[in-house]
Amino acid sequence: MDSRLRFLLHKSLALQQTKQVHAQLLINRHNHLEPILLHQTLHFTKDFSRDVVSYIKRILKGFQSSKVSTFSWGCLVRFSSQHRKFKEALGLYIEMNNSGVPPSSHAVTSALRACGKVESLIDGNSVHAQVVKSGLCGCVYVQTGLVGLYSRLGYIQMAKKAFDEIGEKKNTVSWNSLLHGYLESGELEEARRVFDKIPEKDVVSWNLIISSYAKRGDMSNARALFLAMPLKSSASWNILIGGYVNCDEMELARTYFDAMPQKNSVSWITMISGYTKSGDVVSAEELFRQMSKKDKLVYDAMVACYAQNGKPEDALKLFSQMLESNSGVQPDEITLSSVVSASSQLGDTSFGTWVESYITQHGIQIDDLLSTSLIDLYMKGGEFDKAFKLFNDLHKKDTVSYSAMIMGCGINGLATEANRFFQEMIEKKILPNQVTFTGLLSAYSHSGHVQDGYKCFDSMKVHNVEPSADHYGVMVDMLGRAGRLEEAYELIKSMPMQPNAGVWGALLLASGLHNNVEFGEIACRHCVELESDHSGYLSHLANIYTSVGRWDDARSVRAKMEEKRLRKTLGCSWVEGSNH
DNA sequence: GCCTCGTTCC
Repeated sequence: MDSRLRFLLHKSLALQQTKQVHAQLLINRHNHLEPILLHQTLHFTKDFSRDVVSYIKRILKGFQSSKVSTFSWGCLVRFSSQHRKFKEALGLYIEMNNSGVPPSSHAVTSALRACGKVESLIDGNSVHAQVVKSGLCGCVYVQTGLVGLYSRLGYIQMAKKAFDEIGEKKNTVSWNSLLHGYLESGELEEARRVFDKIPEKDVVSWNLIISSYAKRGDMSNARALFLAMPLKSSASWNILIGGYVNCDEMELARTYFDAMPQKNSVSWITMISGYTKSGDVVSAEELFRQMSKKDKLVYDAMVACYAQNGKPEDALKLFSQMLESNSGVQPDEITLSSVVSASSQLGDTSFGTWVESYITQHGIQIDDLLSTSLIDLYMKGGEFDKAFKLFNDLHKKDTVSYSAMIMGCGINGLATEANRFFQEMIEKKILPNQVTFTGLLSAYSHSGHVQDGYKCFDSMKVHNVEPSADHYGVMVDMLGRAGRLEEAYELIKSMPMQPNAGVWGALLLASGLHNNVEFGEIACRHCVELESDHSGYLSHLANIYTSVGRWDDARSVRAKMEEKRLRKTLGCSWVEGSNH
């Protein structure tokens, strides 16, 4: 093998290049990739793609020697695991077993890590059993992997047992895995004792304990340890920043982010997703623009930011940029779930069909999260058959997927079906949340079942869900549609929190429906106080005046609208003018 | 071995 080829292999970062190099190898009458080069190729392949995996698998099929197969399958499983594709890694491990290839230590440790990450004790136990059978349990890495598995799953006694079995060979990674176990099971004092006993604490030992405090929201302890640690890695900074993000302390998060010497992609994503949760799209955008080398996850974070903050057009725009940029970023089920959510907000069902064909064309695995967003899309668009099929095929139905079904029924006025899903989730002990009740209430509202609506509203406390202003809004909408405006107004006055524009808007809408000037005026006054854009509300009020023949009042409201519109336009042009 | 991304509502 000449040195230039070797160099190319080392540098091959994408599948296309891998294929080209492989083609050259074939020309040079190497009929397969040498396993060691396969290992190196995968090591340098930055992006995980199912294309690479299926390509490598094809090569593997050609291997005859069992030693070579064991080694190469190990590389592949590890490749998947290292790219955080844990389900795929497990799938590959099982496939490897089914082909009769004995596992290597690489394959086993990666599989154990994957089991821990997807929190599957069943798979973990069978890998453990295999470890014992194949005689790999003398290997420190494998034993440490077992400690890590049981630690992550919260079986601290099992973890301790596996740890003790390592004996003298234990290293810092083994200690850290045990520390992780005590932290994960909440035994902080024991964790502290383990931490103090670690003979050579490394940066991960510190990071684990800091991360534990940060997850609990104990930022003063997290920060104290962060400042005390001798050497900080990027992960240390990211943990601290992430901790502040979780506590909604975006200013503090930003302070440490700005102070961080070498920000990596994780740092940027942590900040962007923090701004996403706090609804600060402008700051998220600003960071996104500043990033020089954007990877797929950063795009994902920004698309999600738009989708979650009511900017579906921007989400789709960025998604198409992502496709066009030719930077090798391939959207996957994570990207698509945000994209589907965005199209659902736009009410564009046709997009679902596009996504489904994209999924089949690119061999993307449709997981429960992507299914859930498709369910939401199809339910809203009235394509119940498709939604039901996806819902039935879910691996695990949860609060979110049930809520998507109930909400879809609600929007389409299918009160009976909404209630059926609700009863079903209660039977399965899946806890309803605020969204579930919004869906249920709107089902009763749209179908005019006032009595059931009241019952449902009252039952929220039983299910430990505090009614929000939005729930009151749906109730007002329901009573208003039924013509019970007085009752709706009384409900608003009884609200424990400040009524928002949605609540008053519902009353205004109902007043319009029943040509009621009295409540229309009250509702409109509050809406105007709460929202900056008045034109919609005022025009509603004007229509109410018109419908009862109060032309003069209608005219004066319209005049007020016109005046505001003009003042706004003039204001804007003056501001713009001052920029020049 | 530690840190980052996604689904339901407005």
